[in-house]
Amino acid sequence: MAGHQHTERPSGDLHRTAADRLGRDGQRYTLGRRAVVGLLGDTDRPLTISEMLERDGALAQSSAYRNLSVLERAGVVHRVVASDEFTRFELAEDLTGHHHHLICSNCGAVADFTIAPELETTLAEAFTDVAAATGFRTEHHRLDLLGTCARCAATLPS
Amino acid sequence: MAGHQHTERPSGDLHRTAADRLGRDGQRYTLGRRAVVGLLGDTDRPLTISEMLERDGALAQSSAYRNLSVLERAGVVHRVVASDEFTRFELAEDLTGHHHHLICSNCGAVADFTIAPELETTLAEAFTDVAAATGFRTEHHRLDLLGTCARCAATLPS
DNA sequence: CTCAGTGCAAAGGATTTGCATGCCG
DNA sequence: CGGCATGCAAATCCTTTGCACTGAG
Repeated sequence: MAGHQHTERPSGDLHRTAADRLGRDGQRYTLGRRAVVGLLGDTDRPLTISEMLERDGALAQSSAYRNLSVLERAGVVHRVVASDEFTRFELAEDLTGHHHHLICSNCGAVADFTIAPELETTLAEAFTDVAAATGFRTEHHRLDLLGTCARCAATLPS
Repeated sequence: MAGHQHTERPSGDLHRTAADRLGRDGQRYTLGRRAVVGLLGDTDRPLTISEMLERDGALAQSSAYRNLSVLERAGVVHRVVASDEFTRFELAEDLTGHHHHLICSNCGAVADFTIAPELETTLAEAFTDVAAATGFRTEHHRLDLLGTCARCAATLPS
C-alpha cells in the first residue's frame, strides 16, 4: 500500500523524459539537474532540499533550489508542502503514478500511499462539478492524511 | 457549493467556545485573541497574517503570531498551508463544518468548497484501511484542488 | 500585587539573488 | 566563441524571540 512506485520505471526512461520536458522549455538537462532527478527517482518519498544535499555532497544549495524550480516549471518534479517548514520535492505524478501522502505532524516525515482507483474516479467526478460551479481550473488535487507516523506514535505519550 | 459556512454559527457561540477551549488550556481569552477569532469568523476563506493585520490595524504582528499559535494549540483555529509562502489560518473544522480548499497556484488565493457527505464517508473508510496497514495515527485529512482561480484564469494566457 | 499578554525591535532560518567563473552547445 | 549554469556569499522575507511594559484577576 505505501509506495515504491518510483522504482517501477526504468531510469533510462526517466532521464529521457526529463531531458525532453526541459528541452520543450528551452532548458538544458545538465549534470546538476540529472543528479537531482536521479535522487528523486531513487526514493519512495518526497525529499527536502537538505536531504538532497546530504545524499549528494557535490550539490550546491543554490543550484539545487534553482534547478528544482526549473524542473518544476518543466513538469518534471512536484513541490510538496507538508506540515513543517521544509519544502519537499518528488517526481511529477505522471512519472511515478498518482499517490497521496501520510504526513506526520510531529516530525514532518512524509510517506506515500494510494487509494482504490474507483474511489479516485468518484473523486475526479466530484472535482469536475466543483470546478464547473466555481470557474476554477483544476490542475491536480492533493489528498493527504495528517497525524502521527508509526515511529513517532511509539515515542509519544498519548 | 463554495462556502459561507463560517457565518452559519452565531458569533456568541463562537466566542464562548473559543473562551472555553482556551480556558481548558489554561489560557485567557484576551482582546487580541478575540479580535483574531472575530476576523476568522467573519470570512469564508482562510486568512494570512498580513490580511489580518490589514483588516485590524490595532493588531501587532508578533501578538498575532503568538495568539494564533495559542489558539491552534487550543483547537480553536487551524493552520492552512497553501502553495505560496504565506501561512493561512481558519477556524477549526468543528466550528465551521468540514470543507476543502481551492488553491490558486498563480496568486495563492484560497477558497472553500465541500463535497457530498457520502463521498466523505467512503473516503473516511479508505483512510481507516490505510491507517491500519501502516500504523499511521490519522488526525485529519486534507483534500485540496490546485489550479487556477477564475480571476487568474481570466488574466492569464493559456 | 503578580503574572500572563502585548508590542517593539532584533534575531532566526529557509529560500532567493548578485556576480564572477566555468562549461555546454 | 556566447550564453546559460554554477557556486559562493550576501540579501530577502516570513516568522520567532528577547525584553520591558501593561493590564486582567
